[in-house]
Amino acid sequence: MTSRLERIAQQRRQKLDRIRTRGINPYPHRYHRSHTTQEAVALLKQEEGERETLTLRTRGLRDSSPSVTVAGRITARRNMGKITFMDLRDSSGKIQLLCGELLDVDQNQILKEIDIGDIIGASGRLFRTKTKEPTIAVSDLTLLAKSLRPLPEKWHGLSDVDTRYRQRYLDLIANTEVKETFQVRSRIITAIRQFLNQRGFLEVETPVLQPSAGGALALPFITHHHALDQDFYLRIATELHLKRLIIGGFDKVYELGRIFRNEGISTKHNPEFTMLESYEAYADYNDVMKMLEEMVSNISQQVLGTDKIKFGDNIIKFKPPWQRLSLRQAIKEYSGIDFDQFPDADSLRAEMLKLKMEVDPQKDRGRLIDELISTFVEPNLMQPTFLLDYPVEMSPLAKVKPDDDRLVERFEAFAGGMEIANAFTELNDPIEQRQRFLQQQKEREAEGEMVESIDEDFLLALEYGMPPTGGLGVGIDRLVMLLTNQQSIREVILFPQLREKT
RNA sequence: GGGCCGCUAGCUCAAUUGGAAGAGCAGCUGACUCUUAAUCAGCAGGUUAGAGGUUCGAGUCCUCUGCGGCUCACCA
Repeated sequence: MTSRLERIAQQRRQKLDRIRTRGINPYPHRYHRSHTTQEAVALLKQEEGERETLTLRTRGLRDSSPSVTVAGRITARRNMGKITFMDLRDSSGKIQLLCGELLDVDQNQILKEIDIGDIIGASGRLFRTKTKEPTIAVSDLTLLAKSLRPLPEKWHGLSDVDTRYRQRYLDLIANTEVKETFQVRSRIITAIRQFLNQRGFLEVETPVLQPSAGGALALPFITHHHALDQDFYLRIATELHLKRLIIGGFDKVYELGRIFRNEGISTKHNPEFTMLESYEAYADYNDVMKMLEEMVSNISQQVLGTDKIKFGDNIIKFKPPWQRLSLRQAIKEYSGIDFDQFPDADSLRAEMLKLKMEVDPQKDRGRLIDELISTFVEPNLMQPTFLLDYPVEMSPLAKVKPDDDRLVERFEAFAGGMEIANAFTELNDPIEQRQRFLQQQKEREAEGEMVESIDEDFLLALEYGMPPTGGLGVGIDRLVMLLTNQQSIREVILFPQLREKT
């Protein structure tokens, strides 16, 4: 495109040609390294420790210094006349290379053609320079892959968010803290698996392509299967299939998987995101609460070494027990509205209008209450908090409370001002479940929204009998945001959704 | 989808009221045997996101388009 970039690419292609002319393959098939850079530095320290006990402290290269072979990307180069220092980085860390008199004529020629960004392999003895930098005195140098494009700036890194997300590999090369975030993400997911496996949960995989998108109320993505000539939805939840497995006799199951919702994109929403759902037979939402607070606290402890974490300007303490607050109390406390006194949508809406809220007249009572939560309550829930006992009309898959059929046994967990989990004592009465689905359909029809067909296959399964069950859904991306102190979901998803650049 | 803000060299950023588009890094040439944001000397590098308009003159003002960020709406 622009001549500057073209010129650099052209210069590097010329270097490629010169390398090939000398009969050297700039993209060889394999290279065997003996150590990662981290292991090499550790080896040097170990060897120095032993040496110190034998003799007086000596530095610099000696015949007894251990030899290593490492490989990685060159991230810096400093020419000093007859010697050249380079920084070589691999996924474990970095080490300095010293190239000088130990290289033969051919390898000195290769050294001249090496740019920042190239992938190389290097062997030699470990030593420390007089500034004590762990260094390999390179005796053998191999080009493993020539880079044809310049890397982002070494000091400021890459900061343009558009480029960071579209070319995440550059972000990972230039910004080490980004790499760390995704390493922590991986450790969190491993820790979740360990926690659940230890408790006897079975990890399962259920379909992403579904004939009807159930288990949540969200706009699905639609795709088409050609051989079957049938439309399918990408799942918006794993709930209904996991319950089928509870019916099938797996008493504890979970799935960690990608969920797709065709809705707005924001700092807290990506169209595809990762959700943990778990179901435990013979448990209720109280058992699930205990498990969740323990799980998050354990994970934080295991991954970060503490259950007190910094999130923005706040310190969040995950140590159980978390605050438990009834939804009614919470809304009353933060907005002043007691929704029990407004049993229908109209009266509640009128009350909300008094608070100068802009209220959509289409919304039913459940959605109005939801709006009260997100406007007044959610932003205030910095410390981990369970909101308990939601109105039945906003929870068609949850079982009503034994003493109050207007409420269900459901909780949502909040931390850092975000919803991170949703759980309930699962409704297992097939007849009531059918009525709830029908009721929901009626309401959606009245609101003029798209009405999904009822998942008859799920109702059929329920009719065979599902044990009383506690179910849980956790937004993994938001949990990772909390534990990595990130304010945008795009910082914890490697390739967040962006509009295609034309 | 609405509102606000942004887009200048490969990267990070300047450019006074509308008055000659600049620096650092990266690159190229040269010097240098312990540097590490190496240093020193020199060179080169631009469709100012795109299109149109106002003006003697536009990176700067106006309109439209594209992409991004924040935010609102949407969101069990």
